[in-house]
Amino acid sequence: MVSTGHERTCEQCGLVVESEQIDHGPEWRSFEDRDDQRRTGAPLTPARHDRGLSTKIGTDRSDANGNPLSDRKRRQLRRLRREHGRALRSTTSEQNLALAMMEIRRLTAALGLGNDLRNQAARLFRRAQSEELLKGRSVEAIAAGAVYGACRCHGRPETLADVNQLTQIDRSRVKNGYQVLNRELGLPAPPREPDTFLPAICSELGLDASVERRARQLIDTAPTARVPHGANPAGIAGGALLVAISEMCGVAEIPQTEMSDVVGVSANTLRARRDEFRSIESA
DNA sequence: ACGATTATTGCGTTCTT
DNA sequence: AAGAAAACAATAATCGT
Repeated sequence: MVSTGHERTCEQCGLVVESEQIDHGPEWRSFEDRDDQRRTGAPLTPARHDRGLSTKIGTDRSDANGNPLSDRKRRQLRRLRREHGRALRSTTSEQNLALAMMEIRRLTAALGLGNDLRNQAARLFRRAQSEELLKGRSVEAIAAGAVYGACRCHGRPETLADVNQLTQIDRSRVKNGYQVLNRELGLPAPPREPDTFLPAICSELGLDASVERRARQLIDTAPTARVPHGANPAGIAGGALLVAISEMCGVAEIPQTEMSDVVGVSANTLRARRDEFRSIESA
């Protein structure tokens, strides 16, 4: 089951340790001012390089009491602002972190992922950085790998291609980014199950829900012995769909080439998987 | 579209150094 | 123990039907 947004995760590794719903919203507090019901300030977020806590020096021309500032004082504040900004991003690693957080926020937003996924991806990156996994690799690759890794840890359907499409870098870099995280950090990413690919494929091809249901049934009941060890789970889903389509009357056939495009495996592989399902059925 | 054959790729194992 | 290499399995490419 894909959980969407109420997990408690280990700050260090992003491992989901608990899945109960927690209200992070503000408590009721204010008696008179109905518009201000917060009990605290902005929440901490791992998805910004400064965790959302950085102090900003404002540009008002008056002090806290509304008295106008002298020229001398204003010049001093300008200097402070500049130095403060430099101090915040002074080191390379902090610059990298700021870059990565922007990238992670961009990617997760484009994928329509929630804050929990985004924050977990951010934590993964921070951990990668503290373990010096960035050496010799690009920030972009690790950031993308972290986003993909967060998806995988939650059993989400996003593919490597989905993430990669949003980046400028080579597919192999993104893949490597993910693999490094997975290997070095021991991500609790479960293997992909074939049926997790069904919804995306079916909606892309405009297939009826009944076809999807039948395909799921085929996958669930099929003894795994027949399918080769290590077979691409997406291909298994595609093969099951081909069988489901062919045996249901009134459903338009889908050309294998089209199915191949959508699933991301060759028509060859599709046929292999389909035939395995057929041989299981007739056995 | 299918089946068969060949090429490629990725990966865990085994052999070296 | 790190790295090279031979070996294997899945998939893609290609051809003929």
